[in-house]
Amino acid sequence: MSTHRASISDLAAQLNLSVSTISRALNDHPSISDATKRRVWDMAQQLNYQPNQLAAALRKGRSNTLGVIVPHIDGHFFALVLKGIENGANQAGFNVMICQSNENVVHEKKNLDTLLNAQVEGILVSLSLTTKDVKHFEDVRRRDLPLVFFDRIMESPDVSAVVLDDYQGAYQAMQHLIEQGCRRIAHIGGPQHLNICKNRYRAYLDALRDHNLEQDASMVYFCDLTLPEGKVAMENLLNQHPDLDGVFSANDLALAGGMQVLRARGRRIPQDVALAGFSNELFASLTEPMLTTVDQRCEEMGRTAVKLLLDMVAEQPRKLPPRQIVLQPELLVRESSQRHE
Amino acid sequence: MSTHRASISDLAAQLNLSVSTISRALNDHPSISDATKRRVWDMAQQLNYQPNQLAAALRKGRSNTLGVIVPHIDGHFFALVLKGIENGANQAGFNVMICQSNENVVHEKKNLDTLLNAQVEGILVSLSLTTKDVKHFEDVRRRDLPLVFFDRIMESPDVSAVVLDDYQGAYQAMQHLIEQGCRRIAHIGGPQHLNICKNRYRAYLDALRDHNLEQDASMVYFCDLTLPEGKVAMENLLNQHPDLDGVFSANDLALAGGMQVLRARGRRIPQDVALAGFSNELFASLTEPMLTTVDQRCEEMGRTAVKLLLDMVAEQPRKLPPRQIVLQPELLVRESSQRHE
DNA sequence: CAACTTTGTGCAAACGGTTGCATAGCTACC
DNA sequence: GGTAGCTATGCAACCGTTTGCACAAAGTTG
Repeated sequence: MSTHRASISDLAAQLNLSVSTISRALNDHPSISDATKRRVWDMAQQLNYQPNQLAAALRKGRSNTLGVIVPHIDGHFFALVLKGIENGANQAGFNVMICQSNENVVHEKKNLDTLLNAQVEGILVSLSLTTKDVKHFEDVRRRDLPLVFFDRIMESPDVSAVVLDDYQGAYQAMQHLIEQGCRRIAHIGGPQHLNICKNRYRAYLDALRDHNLEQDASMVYFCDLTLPEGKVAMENLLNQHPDLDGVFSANDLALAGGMQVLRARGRRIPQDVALAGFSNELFASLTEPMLTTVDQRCEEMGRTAVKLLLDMVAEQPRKLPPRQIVLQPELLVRESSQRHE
Repeated sequence: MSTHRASISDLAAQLNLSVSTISRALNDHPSISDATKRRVWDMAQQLNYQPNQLAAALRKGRSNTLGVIVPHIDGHFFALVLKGIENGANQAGFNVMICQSNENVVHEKKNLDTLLNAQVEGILVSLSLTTKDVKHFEDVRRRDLPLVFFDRIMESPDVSAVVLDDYQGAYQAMQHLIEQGCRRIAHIGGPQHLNICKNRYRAYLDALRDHNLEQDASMVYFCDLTLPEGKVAMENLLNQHPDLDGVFSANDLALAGGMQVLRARGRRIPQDVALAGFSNELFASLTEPMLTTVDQRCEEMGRTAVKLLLDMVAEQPRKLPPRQIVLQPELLVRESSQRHE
């Protein structure tokens, strides 16, 4: 039969029915008789009919597709969130288009255009590192298109978002370090225009203050939280404060770098220096010692974000007020910080 | 102004031109005068016109979308391949729809239907663990739709595919272990119906034979290559062969599990037992000691696969013969196997 | 200046479905 | 037996673009 795909009108021709009847039969419309429906379904099977979603989407003005923009697709965190998003969307019968901004605002704008042209019904976004203003998202709101931010968000009360309670997680990690006896705790922090990094830093400061420990700006090193930058951070911190006895890092990767430096300098972990990270990367339980870290509920974040978005998509007169959902993190205590039973 | 998106006919009305002229002007068709084009472009700008890709796709029979089916989206390997795919596709002006089979054939079939309904112009697939027969892909070929397998493929000369030379990589790893003085090398293997695992096992056997080392079935343990299964594997191997002095694992994760067992039993790595894995997972350079492993050229695999697919999409009378592309892996020697300078 | 070409534009039919409205054939009721 | 109501189906417009063809106006040629 070559390459031609059976269409609704092929079915109509075969059965001597009109296309509208076929369409209704396929959609199980109540005003079509059971007998006819059966005939149509059988013929559909026989001709291996597959509906053309594009045509339906065009007519209905509903593409059944959601768009996602993430900074990058590799890396444990986003991969897991995407898994949650994809599963959630599929269950609701939606397809997902995924774009990477590569941590680049220009890309992010382009991605946005792409998704808008593809007529997606809603968009999920986690901002790139270099996104400082968010004018490009105005377009989306003008179109009245549902939009949900997750993890890296623009802080504003009139957008919907799903985030982790980074402050809470960081505070717990700090409290734990202090309970383990740490008194001179350093912090490896990330870019402060990102809500997540800012909140982790804020919790670090607050925990120190609440426990009457000194806050010292030179005990904090800000960087982009890569592995090599973690090394540099630790070198710097150790040089200025040879006597530090604990480190709280805004992510696991930088901490892994820092740990290599500590080991090279002969510090015992956790006896001399106790460590806590953030993210619960896969490798955090494979290092020696295993890293204490904060789990970010990645898949749950994805599922929650997509659920929120789908609620907004379904709500026809778009009157739903923006919602912010905050997920609670979980502190995972492992060898890198546990000093006594 | 509300929610209405400007369409081509809005432009036509504004400018007192026909929709066909607008369409041609927007597409820079040669038979439209420059003056008219400029007027149209200006008006498009002014009304913030964005083309409806769905309508164009329907009319042209070209959706500008590619489909990808992967076993899962988390995990370093697939994430990186996807990055390569997404970047390559975007550069060529294509969108990408990503589906996860969750290592489940039934899901895989459903994904396939989804992508076909969405009218993708080509499909990239890496098979799920539970896919043993591939009849469901017949449909794709009947439709004459470009199809490229990558990494986990169906072995058949008449499909296009991009794979790593797993045999070569595994053989190099084995040769390296042997050069380091290992004589009793065990193997942790994966499901043998997967081409990749089969080839790694074959290389293990061949390397032993080529170096006149004994092949012993009890030195091989097959499992699904997860972390806990790696532990079980190593327990078993050690119990039967307390004197083994090397391990080659079909992936890094199982090896990481195995390494924990070895350490618990007091074996020194690499002095007592030298280790080599496969995949170059992120964590492989974060463990203590760092793991020797084989890099899979993930991003390159993605870029290559999508390039091949796009070539097939472009080739109009679909006469391109199926092509198999084999990428060369790279052995990364690290602490877990390096016994002397 | 007739005939022919070129240039720029419009008409209308696709693409493959969905859907409001009309209608034909029955049944049922008073 | 006339009217109302219900059931099952068809007609035709529509979604937003693309594109083959027709055609008017202007330019070119002999």
